[in-house]
Formats: sequence, structure tokens, C-alpha cells
Amino acid sequence: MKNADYALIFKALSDNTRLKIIEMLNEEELCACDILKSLNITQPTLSYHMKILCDSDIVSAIRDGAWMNYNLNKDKLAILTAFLCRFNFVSENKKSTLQRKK
Amino acid sequence: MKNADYALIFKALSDNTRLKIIEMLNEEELCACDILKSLNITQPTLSYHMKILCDSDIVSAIRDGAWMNYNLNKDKLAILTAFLCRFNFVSENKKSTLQRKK
DNA sequence: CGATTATATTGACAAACATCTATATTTATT
DNA sequence: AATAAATATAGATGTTTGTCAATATAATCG
Repeated sequence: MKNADYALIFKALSDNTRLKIIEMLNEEELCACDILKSLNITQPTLSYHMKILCDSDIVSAIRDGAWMNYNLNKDKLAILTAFLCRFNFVSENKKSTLQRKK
Repeated sequence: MKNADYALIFKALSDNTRLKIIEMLNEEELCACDILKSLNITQPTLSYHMKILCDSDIVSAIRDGAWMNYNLNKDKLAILTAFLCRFNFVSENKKSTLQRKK
């Protein structure tokens, strides 16, 4: 994945409403109407947010008749976690300020 | 940390230019003028991005005379990583679609 | 002090975002 | 086929974002 792909995922996660949705989906698969009941937004707004989550591929949707069921894409979230892990350790060849200066 | 705090960090990470900066800072501490040389943006634009990174607390700044030196805040990034790790496993009591329906 | 260098702030602007209302589409049910 | 339920799309609108040019501020050096 390229930086732009990660940026897209981070953008999907950068909204309060969408974070709430992610947390709900972490508990169980849900259809749009279930999610809607828990949030103070209109149905078109939810539809808009679900599109963003699905476009970034951290949520997947499967149709079940009239219902749309949503799931967290754990694989994608694992990839994102791995990306962040790169920044959790001091790199081997990191130069100190003193070494660089003057 | 509340959801809104995580949303702010994710927003800081949701831009290509800022991801590049993060990657540079993961290698070594840098001053603004060093970062500027590597990016195709103007100095005020860089200043804008550094402010966003510092406000979200994933980057810290220390002044050294006329220079501003920037560092990754590894602790904050570790907290973010931990937050994401919550979504990497199937939760114990997750209900299947079949159990819920009908 | 005056000039230079590094960084920050301001104001402008186009593009993207989050939200709504109204309407369309899709599927199931009677 | 008509109705109802679930979801999607379109259009409007105020807000936020990323960018720049111009200017201000801060620190250094001669």
C-alpha cells in the first residue's frame, strides 16, 4: 500500500461519527438501520459515512435482501496497525541532533 | 483519551504531505528548513502542517535558536497503535448474523 | 543597529467535507 | 401490481481544509 492509501484510511477514521460506527462494528455485524438507531444523524448522512468507510476498505458490506450488513475488515485494520508500528521504535541509525549540527 | 482525541490524531495523519513528514521524522530529528527542502510546498504551508502535527501531539517541537527542531512523539503513536489493536481481534461475545436475525 | 535567516501569521480562495431535505431505487410482502 | 421498508442519490448549504503570496516576528551575526 502507498502513503495515499494510508491517508485515505486515516481520513475515514478522522471523524467522530465514523469512529463510533467502527466501535459498534467491532462488537457485532450490523445493518444500516441498526447503526442508524444509535446515532443522531439522518439516514442519508449515515449512508454517506458508510460509503466513506467502505471506500477505504476498513468496512465491508454485504447485501441481505433489503438490508445492508456491515463488518469491520480486520485484515485491513491489521495492515494499518502494522504501518503505525513502524513509528513505535527508535530507528537503528537515527542521528542525534549533536551529530548533525555544525 | 476520548474518541474525539483519536479523531484529531487520525485527521493529522490523513494527509499525504504530513505522512511524508512523519516518515522523515521517524529517521531523524529535523528542523523545518530541512523538511522543507524535501517537499514541494512553500514555507507557510509547511508551517501550517507542522502546527497540525504538533497540535495533535504526535510531533513535538523544541526551539534551538532560530531553528525549530521536530521529533516524533513515539509515546503518542504507541497509544494510537494500542487503540487500533482493539479492532484486530474478533471479540469474544460477537454475535453472528444468524443468531441475531428473525 | 542593520542585514540576514528561520519560522509564524494573515488573508484569500478553491476544493473537499458533513449535514440536511427531497427523491429515487431496490427488495420484500400482501 | 401496489405498498412498505431499507438504502442510495441528488442538490443545497455552511464549514473545514490545503495552498499560496504577502507580511510579521524572532534569532543570529557582522
